[in-house]
Amino acid sequence: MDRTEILKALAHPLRVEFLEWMKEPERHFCNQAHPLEMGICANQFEKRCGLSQSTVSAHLSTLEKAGLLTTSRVGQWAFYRRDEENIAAFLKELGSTL
Amino acid sequence: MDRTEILKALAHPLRVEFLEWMKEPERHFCNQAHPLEMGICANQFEKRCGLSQSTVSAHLSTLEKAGLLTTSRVGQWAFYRRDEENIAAFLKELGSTL
DNA sequence: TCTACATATCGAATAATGCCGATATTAGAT
DNA sequence: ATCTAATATCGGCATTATTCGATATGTAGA
Repeated sequence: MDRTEILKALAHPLRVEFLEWMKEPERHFCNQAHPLEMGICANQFEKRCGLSQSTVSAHLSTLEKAGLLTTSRVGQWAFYRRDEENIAAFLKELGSTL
Repeated sequence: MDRTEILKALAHPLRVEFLEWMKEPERHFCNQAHPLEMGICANQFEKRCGLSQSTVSAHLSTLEKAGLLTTSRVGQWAFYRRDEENIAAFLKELGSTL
């Protein structure tokens, strides 16, 4: 929604990677215990990037607050999905204003 | 050239504004002493945003290092231009990877 | 050459980010 | 109720970003 907040969220390469990984879940998260249709489980990002749990949680939170991801809690897990609508809207807006 | 560097450059709202202003020079820099075809003189940004000369110079430098602007010095002045090729290439790449 | 002007760079202060380990929160299982 | 597991939040520290004034550099004109 807020262009500046989105651009700040994208200013960290790891967060951009998260979004890229999520474009091809079957490729990058094939070892997930839960079905990929539920979204990507937070712990998957930890395993994949090697940073601490709290750091990864903060990055995911940044992406969510920017509107690029949505969260849904199922049991003790947090599943994240790309918000394709907002992503597309942002790209469109950036393309026209930049 | 480097996507991360460009995204970092765009993470500051003022720098995005600089790029936007430069899309319509006749609208935002109509009081420039030099012809707009030469580019936008560095001091124009100062006047328009109210920040100090050194700060504005640093912002312009950031945009230039990221490849979003080009500089040309004419006499004692520095003229900046949008690098439309790089901007378009970045937008295209971002659209396909994001 | 000396002076004035435009811009870049330096040094320092403050704010914001990124990272971690530790703790809190919440859910599921025993 | 207790224990375990997953995630979020907190406190602290290191790094980076932002801003300024002061200084350096480089150009133009008297």
